[in-house]
Amino acid sequence: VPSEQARVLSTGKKETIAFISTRYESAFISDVLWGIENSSYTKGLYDKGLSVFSTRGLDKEKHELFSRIAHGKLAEAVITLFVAPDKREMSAFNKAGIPVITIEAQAPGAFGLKVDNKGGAYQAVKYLIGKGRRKIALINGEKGYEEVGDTPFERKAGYLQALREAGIKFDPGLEAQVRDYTFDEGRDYMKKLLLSNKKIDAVFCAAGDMCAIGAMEKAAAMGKKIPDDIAVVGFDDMWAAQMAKPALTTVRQPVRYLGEKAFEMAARSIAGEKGLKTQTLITPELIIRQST
Amino acid sequence: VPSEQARVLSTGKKETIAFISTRYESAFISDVLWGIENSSYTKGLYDKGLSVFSTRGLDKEKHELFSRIAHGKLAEAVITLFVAPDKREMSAFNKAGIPVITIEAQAPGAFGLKVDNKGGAYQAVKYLIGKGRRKIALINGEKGYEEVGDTPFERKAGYLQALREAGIKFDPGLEAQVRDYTFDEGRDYMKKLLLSNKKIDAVFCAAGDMCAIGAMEKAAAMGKKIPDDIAVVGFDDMWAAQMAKPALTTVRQPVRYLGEKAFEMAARSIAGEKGLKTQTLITPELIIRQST
DNA sequence: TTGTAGGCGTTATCAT
DNA sequence: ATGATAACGCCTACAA
Repeated sequence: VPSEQARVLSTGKKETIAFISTRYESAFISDVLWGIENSSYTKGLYDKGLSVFSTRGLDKEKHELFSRIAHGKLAEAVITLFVAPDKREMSAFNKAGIPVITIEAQAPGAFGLKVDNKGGAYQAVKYLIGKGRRKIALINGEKGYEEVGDTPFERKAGYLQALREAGIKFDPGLEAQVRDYTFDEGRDYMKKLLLSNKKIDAVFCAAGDMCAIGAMEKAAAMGKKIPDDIAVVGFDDMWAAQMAKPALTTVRQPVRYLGEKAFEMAARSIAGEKGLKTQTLITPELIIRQST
Repeated sequence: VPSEQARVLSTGKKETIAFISTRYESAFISDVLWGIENSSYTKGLYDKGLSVFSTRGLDKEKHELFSRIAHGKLAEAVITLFVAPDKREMSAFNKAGIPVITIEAQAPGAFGLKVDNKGGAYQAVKYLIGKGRRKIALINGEKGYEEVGDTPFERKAGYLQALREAGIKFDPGLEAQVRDYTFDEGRDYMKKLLLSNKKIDAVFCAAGDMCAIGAMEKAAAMGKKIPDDIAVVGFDDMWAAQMAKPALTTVRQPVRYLGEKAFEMAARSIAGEKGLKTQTLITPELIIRQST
């Protein structure tokens, strides 16, 4: 049984791709890992190893991990999710010749990979407008979490752009902030909305499918027909979206694809390929179902 | 930036708990990891490190990984999911003084942790019988996959025991085998069942909630009232179970709890605690909703 | 070809 | 105390 440690110490190189996230578990993380494992990893591109790390959301752990990897050449490439090396860390990676691919995070000098939230939201709202909807409520996430980043801001920008292009004035009274992206928050907000005087004919729930389904259920419970009275669009395309009654129209996040793509870029970069796109924006697809 | 590798080489010890599974991603694996991270890990018990490995389902990788860890003392404890050390590997761990906790897998000499599938199925079927159901179909998984193990067998045993205790004769014609645990397989089987002459009044879908929901939808589409004509019980308690219409009664798998418990045992064992239970069977809970 | 010394970064041991 | 040195296991380079 040869010792990995000794070999690494001796050669100064570890043949593996490191995947670093804020934790080991979450729906998003799982799907990214699925993409990594199931496509390139299992198949040809690169078959040396994959090491999975978590920073536990701690900046200190993040820094130590990055430093150890860069300094000790403990990976041939690094894929990060929700975290990105800062300037100093990035320059350490550069010095070590380790390419970095950041998913849903940015770092100058790293290959960036993210979902086009603005484009996705724009598609959704434009579609609603095309269906004749005019009073479109927006349920959005709060900013603040590291994992969330600018996502809510970007989605709102897409919403606003679609309204603007259609000449619809934005009504701030139709916007809600949601903290935990839960079913219950969706219910609560829909109730509030229906009890107010606002006459809405659609809801774009940028805060995800769970929220959207909660909103849908409450609307139905309060006598509204979906989609006739109120059309609802979600975001994510989780399993629950197709299970819902009516099945939920939603913006599908290509999460697994992010994983595949990141792994592919890592592999190509390791193989010495040059001229890889530094910023890749992946456009989500609008999945049209019965709720619109 | 001190070198982990060099320290390990020098001291011959690595302060971490190793988690080893057949892959990095799957709903089950994610939840076990959630349990590990979110309970003991984040809190007090043990806070040195967690290393996550995948065998990629390959026996060779499994063996190499186990050997490397045991030989190089690359962990203070090992938690495995769906895989277990064989006799030689186990004795290597013993020799190295590394405790092993296996989840949903067995190894003599290791601490075993698993869901009481038989008990869960028994509860479900007994409940159906208590509700006056007599012709209870069973949709079960196929044996064969490593990750599945004896699960289908155990669940069927619970089903049979409940029938036996109630004096109901087992009708092999009411049993179906399902391969991929999908929604569609559930639909298909329900259709077949309803088109046959079998007059069933309940279905216990030991093959999971997705299947159960598929079966439910098809039954409804073919004019059956749920739960009046046919009661349906699933297994797992995924998110979809409470979203379904009607909400699905199901046997909740305490998956996250498995992770917590395994981590706790690892930590205790590292701390030198003796007399830990070698076999722990965790009884799942029957969650009663509208489908029964 | 086969064999052997030196070095990788850290800890531990043994002198000073 | 403080500082030099062997040893950890493997790889590489150079010598036989």
